[in-house]
Amino acid sequence: MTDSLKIVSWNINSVRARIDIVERFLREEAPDVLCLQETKVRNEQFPEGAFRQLGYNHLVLNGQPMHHGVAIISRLPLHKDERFDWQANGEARHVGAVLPNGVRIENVYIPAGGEIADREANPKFGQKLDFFGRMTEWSESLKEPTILLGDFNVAPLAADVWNHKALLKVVSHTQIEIDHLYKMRDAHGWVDIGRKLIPDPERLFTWWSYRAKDWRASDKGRRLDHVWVSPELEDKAVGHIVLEDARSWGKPSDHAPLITEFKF
DNA sequence: ATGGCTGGTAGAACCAGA
Repeated sequence: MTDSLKIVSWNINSVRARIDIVERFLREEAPDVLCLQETKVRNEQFPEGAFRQLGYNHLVLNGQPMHHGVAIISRLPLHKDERFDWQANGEARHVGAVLPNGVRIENVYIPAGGEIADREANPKFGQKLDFFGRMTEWSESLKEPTILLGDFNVAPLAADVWNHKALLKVVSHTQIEIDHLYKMRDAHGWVDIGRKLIPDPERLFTWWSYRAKDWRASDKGRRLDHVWVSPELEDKAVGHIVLEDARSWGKPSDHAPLITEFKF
C-alpha cells in the first residue's frame, strides 16, 4: 500500500496577518502537513482554532514575540517534537517532529544575514555562516530518514535568481554562502528536491520583494526556500510546485508556498 | 542593483526582513 503525503513549506510573514490566505490555501490545496516560517507570534497567541476547524489538530510550535517563529501543522499525529538552537542565541528558528510513518520533518528558518556579506563588518552575516556550520555538524551525525525544509535564505544557482551577475555580491547569492550551503548538503548527502524535479537551468523562484510595483511583471525573484531529503527518500518525492499564484492573493506573503507530493 | 513595502510593537526620526 502506498502512502501519499502532501507537505508544504511557506514563509508566511506573520501567521496572524495572513490567516485568511492560510485558510484559503488549506481549503484549496488540502496539504497533510504545513510548515510555516516567520510566524511572528508567541505560542500562547498562535491562532490554533483556525487550523483545528479545518481538521489540522496536530500543531508543534516554536514562537517568540515580534520576529522569527516556526510551526508544523498537521492532519496526522506528530511525535518526538524538538527545537534546536542553531543560532545559539535563543531565537525561534527550528522545529522538528516525526510523522506516523517514521519520517522526520525538520522545519528551519535560516537567518537572512543582513546587508553586507562580511562577517567582520556585519555580525549577522557571521551568525548566518555559523548557523550553517551547526547544521552541518548535525547533518553529519544524522541517521534517520529526514525531510529538511524551510526558508534557507540562500539562492545557490544562477537560475535561482533573476539576474546572476547583478546579485553576485548580494547576501543570499554570494559564493561563501553557497559554499556553506553545499558543505551542509554534502555532510548528509541531502537531495535538493526542487532541482531534482525542476532541473537547472529552468527558472525557479519562491520569493519576490514587496517593493516591486508589479512582482509578476518585473519577476525579480529568488529561490530562497527549499525542500531537501535524505538520500534514501530521494525517490519518494514525486511532485514539486511553487504556488506562485498565492503571491497575488489578498495581503500576500512575499514568499510563495512550496508544495511537495511524496509517495512512501 | 537597490528598494519605492510590510508587520509587530510601541507609541519611533523604531526594528527587521533580503
